[in-house]
Amino acid sequence: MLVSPMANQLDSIFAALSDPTRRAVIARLGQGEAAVKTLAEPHDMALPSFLKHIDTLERAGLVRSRKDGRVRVCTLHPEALAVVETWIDQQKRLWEGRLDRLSALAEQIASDGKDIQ
Amino acid sequence: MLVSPMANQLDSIFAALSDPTRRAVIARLGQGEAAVKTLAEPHDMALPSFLKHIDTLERAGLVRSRKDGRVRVCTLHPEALAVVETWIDQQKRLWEGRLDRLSALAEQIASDGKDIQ
DNA sequence: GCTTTAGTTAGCCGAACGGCTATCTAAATC
DNA sequence: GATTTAGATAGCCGTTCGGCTAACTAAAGC
Repeated sequence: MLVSPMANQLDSIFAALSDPTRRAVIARLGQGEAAVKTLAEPHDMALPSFLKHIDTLERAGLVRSRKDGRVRVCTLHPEALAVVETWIDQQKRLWEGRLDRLSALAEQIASDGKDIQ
Repeated sequence: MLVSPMANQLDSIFAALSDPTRRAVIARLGQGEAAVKTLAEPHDMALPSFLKHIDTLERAGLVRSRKDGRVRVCTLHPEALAVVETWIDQQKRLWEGRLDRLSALAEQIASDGKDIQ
């Protein structure tokens, strides 16, 4: 069976965002691009460990990077966050649509009640 | 070092949302509460496996449940999704604030250029 | 050109994840 | 009261995750 590519994208984006180190990187990149070394400094962690986080963010499409000499410069790719927003908005529409139908039902019951009384 | 409780909440919420089965449960619960058995049916999976997903959703605060006889009825707790929205909004503010400062800088450079020429 | 620096690659380790079966409890039903 | 049903609990298993060290490459800097 084929899995929708959207599902995989949401999987990897949500998984990437579930780690505080990676969310901190995103917050930092929101203020402008930065080298891997610079990004790594606040995090008490060996560089190879930190690189795995950067790779996870890139694979999820949240971050992109280019090579500038021996320096890898990372930039935020905010469109990936928009994918999450879209999913949440869809859920809210489901939830709110349900509430609308519930209140319509309540009104109908109320007016039925009037008819009966 | 103490970790902010907020970070842990975001950790578990994002982790819970990174699985397609669990996102499907959330979408289903958006249309109204349901028993575990009902929720499990569309997912080709043994019940104990499915129960772990429900537990993950509950621990993240996305779902709540009550016991009705031998039936466990689950409801969506959408406030937890709002926590995610808030985080994304904060990131957007960072990103957009940066863009504002960039364009202000660009304007300043442009007018400096005029003065020089 | 030697040294430092930034990053990469490989591989190890323990914990957590996501599935399973087997078994048990307790409510509902006949 | 015997049987079915909904869920809970325990424990197994392979994979992924998040950390590490060691060793390598290649660009910069002196």
